[in-house]
Amino acid sequence: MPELPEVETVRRGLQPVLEGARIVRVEARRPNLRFPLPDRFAEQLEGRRVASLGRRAKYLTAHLDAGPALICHLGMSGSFRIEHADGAATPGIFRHERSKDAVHDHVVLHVETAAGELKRVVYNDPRRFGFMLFAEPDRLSEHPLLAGLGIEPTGNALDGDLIAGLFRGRAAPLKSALMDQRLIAGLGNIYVCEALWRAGLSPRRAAGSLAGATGRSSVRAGRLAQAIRDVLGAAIEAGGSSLRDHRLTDGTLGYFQHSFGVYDREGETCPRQGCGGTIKRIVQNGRSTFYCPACQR
DNA sequence: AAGTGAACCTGAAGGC
DNA sequence: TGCCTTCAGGTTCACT
Repeated sequence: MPELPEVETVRRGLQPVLEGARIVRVEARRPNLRFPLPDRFAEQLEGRRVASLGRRAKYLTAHLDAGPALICHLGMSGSFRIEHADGAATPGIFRHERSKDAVHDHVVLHVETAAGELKRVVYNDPRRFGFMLFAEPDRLSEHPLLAGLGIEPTGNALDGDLIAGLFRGRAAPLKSALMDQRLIAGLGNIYVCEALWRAGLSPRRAAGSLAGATGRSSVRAGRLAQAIRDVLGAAIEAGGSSLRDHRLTDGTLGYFQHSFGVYDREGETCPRQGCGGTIKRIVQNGRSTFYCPACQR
């Protein structure tokens, strides 16, 4: 499921329920996701209050009032949903009512919200590529999983100069460089394809070709920076992209998939005004790339 | 260093 | 209906 916009969408859904809430009870319904759950996972969470919920790239983070901080990743298929403790149906929920999905409800947090309501925060991850780990709360950014991450692509810091600098001298294709979490952290297969389409840049072009010959950022790098920020902003606004697993925490669907220009649109006519090209699918680094050879150069 | 391919795991979709 | 293959939003590791 989840690239940065989906994770941010999930964070925003969990925040009003979890921040200030007390974790009453924790069910770990299997001992591992991608990694084994930490020793005494439930015991270390029970009784604690959630101080704040954050996000770094595609990672969710939670600070507690005491004890370890929590780092969570949704992998390819992880999702959170919020249920009322009395079992009342939450609007928008339907697929998780099927029993085979309940099998994949791997972690359940029973919480009492700041307003005193009892709720369940349920983590579901069929493929189990996601995980939950503890980290030193005072040194969260130094955790091995977070320490090597590149810049957040949502803020003002991402501009043409920065991209030109990061990509200078790199022979790898633009697609690969944008997928490299050590350079820019949070983009994945969908939003890389979409950003490149919006910027009119070929995924096959050498990343280093964006740096201007004089050392200043090129016009292309500036276009790419703007495209990345635009597409992420619009996707967050739309609640992310729901292809198969992604849901908002109330069970409803994100709808940014309807705004895709090229992703999963092989063979369709390029939607760019006046282009008329045909969208092509190629494979780069073992992942599908969708782009328009006519307008992406 | 940079690129490729496989591995992790399950489910959905399509072909026959 | 079933069996088979392919593919999927991520990350990491082993290998050229």
